[in-house]
Amino acid sequence: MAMKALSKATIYQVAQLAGVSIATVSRALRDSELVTPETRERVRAAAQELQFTPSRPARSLAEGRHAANGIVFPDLVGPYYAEVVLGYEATAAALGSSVLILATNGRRDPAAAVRELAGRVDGLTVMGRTVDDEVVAGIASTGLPVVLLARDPVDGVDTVRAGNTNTARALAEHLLEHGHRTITFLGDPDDSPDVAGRYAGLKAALPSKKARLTLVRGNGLDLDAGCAAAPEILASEPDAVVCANDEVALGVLLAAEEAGLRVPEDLAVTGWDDLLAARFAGLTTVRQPMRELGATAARWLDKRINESPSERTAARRRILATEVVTRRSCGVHEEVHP
Amino acid sequence: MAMKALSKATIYQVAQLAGVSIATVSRALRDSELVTPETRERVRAAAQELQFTPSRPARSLAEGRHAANGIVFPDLVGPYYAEVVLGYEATAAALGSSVLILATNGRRDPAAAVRELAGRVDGLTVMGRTVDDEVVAGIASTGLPVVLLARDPVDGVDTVRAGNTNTARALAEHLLEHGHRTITFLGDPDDSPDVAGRYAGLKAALPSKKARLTLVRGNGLDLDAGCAAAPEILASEPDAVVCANDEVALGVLLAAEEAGLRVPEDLAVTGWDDLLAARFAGLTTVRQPMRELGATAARWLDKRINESPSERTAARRRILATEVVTRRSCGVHEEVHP
DNA sequence: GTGAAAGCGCTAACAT
DNA sequence: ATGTTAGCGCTTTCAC
Repeated sequence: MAMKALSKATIYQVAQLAGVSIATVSRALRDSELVTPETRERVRAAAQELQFTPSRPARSLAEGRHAANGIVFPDLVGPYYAEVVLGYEATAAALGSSVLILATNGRRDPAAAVRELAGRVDGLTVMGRTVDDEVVAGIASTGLPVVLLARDPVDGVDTVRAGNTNTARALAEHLLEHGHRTITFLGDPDDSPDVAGRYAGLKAALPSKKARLTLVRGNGLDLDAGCAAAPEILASEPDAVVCANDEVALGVLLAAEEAGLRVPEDLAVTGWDDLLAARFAGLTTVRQPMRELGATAARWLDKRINESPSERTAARRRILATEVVTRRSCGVHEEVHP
Repeated sequence: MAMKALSKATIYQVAQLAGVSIATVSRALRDSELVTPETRERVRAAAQELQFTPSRPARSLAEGRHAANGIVFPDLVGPYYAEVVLGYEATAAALGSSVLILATNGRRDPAAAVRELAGRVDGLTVMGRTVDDEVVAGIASTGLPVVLLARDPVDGVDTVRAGNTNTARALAEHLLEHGHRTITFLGDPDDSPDVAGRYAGLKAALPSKKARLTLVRGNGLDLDAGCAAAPEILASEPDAVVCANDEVALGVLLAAEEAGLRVPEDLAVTGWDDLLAARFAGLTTVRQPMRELGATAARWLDKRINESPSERTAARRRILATEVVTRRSCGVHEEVHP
């Protein structure tokens, strides 16, 4: 007496079992007003018994919408992206959307992957340097709502990002106050719009008369990249090294220690992101609202998806505030941020 | 001369433009052998011009598959889940699947959310304590391939997890060697199968004659939970506190410092996960292959999705190896793990 | 090699 | 309040 796996019940089977038409089943299950409580109950029972769940593709095809949206990021490695995605998922969920994720790193054809994703969703959030402006513009011109996250704006498309320039300036000033004059920036501005913004801000805040700024691009934004870049950095004998993010800064910290350098006495180091590890490493860094970045993108996207063509507003831009978090690594202080 | 947004080209429009039938378009675009190179080219051109992308729902409906799979986790907070999800996405992508993610925390009805997700995918990975065995069994009985991750097995369903018991034992022995006898475990075994396993392993390895083990459940697995639980922990005046994960251990570290206790001299602390922060906090912990957990789940799921009913094999179980990473926080050593 | 037509499982008019 | 029916856009026999 084998128990057959009830592969897929369809609306027809439910209708038959409940003794009604498929239209009624559809209504009953979606709490339409147009069904008597009794029939509704009968249908529910039948659906229950058959373990019926409406086919999503069929529904989407009929309704013309996916009830899902997507987020594309260059890479999920490291706490930064994870936090953003988390904020995104939570908000999207609250708004009734499923979320599809796509990491483009290691893809042979990122643009194609993004386009394929675009076909599965009602709206798309694009993070950082995943695809070119043209690809973004192409997708947006399809009519698909798009929100850009931590990325340079594209005409007519909403953009949310975290502040880089001003906070980089604040960081630079802080470093100058500490007496640091020979400063190295570690990070490749071509890697991401954020890195570019941080470098630009730093550069603008350090007039060449007051300080000397060297750029070391390094090879990536993770711990190993930081370690690996250390020799090149140390060669220029800087007072301070400003790193594009925390992970790379942490790598520098490790390498400096290895090299017998004391931080901050011999070398000041700063990061960006305020990861958990930064706190324990005593790393001066910049805090950015990662969850809120994701959440904002999800909210904006939802708004776009549900706005009628007539009420369509102009593209929005927002820069979320970031702040310097002062700890040991940038120089000796009286009080330190916990 | 307004430029109209080419909202949605359908296969019919492409067919018309190319002067062929929709069947031919379908074939041409999917590289069927049954089309002359010329027609294929003509169709491609038309598709290109119209920016045509096949509707995913329509395709899925016709093909009876989604070309996507899903992963459900309790919460994306903290580096642990993020790493697992990353490993999962990368592998799924390499295997040609899109991935849908779902975080059940904060959902009013996790089971419903999971079922809804199940309707969107060809296979599902369920992590930790997101839904009951019954829900899992229910979904699996539908015929939908399911893989369990970091969770107790369910009959007939594949399971991958990281080792807890043996490594907890090793950790216990290490603590005993350090002379610690009064030990507190911080973490709620009811929170997750992993925590339960870690506590059980520890308990088994600490015979009551040799040591005294106290359980403090605390309230969650993050930094704040660790800080908050500190008073209760310190009340029992333990030599060592074994924490369910790194974040909570880091919280204890902070609180201990606040209370004027030296680690490890006055109190030994250990964590679990080997987060980046653990390294910088000098925290003794357990390393687990998070990426590989996700990757394995994705691979297994793919295999299940593509296996024919005839070749269906028995449910697989695998426990990936974990290892103790010795650092400062568990007691004074000659050499420390970097 | 290509076309016609039958679904795939649902929603939403339109009828009753 | 419920049933009938026409799509939604694609894949895939089955003819030609």
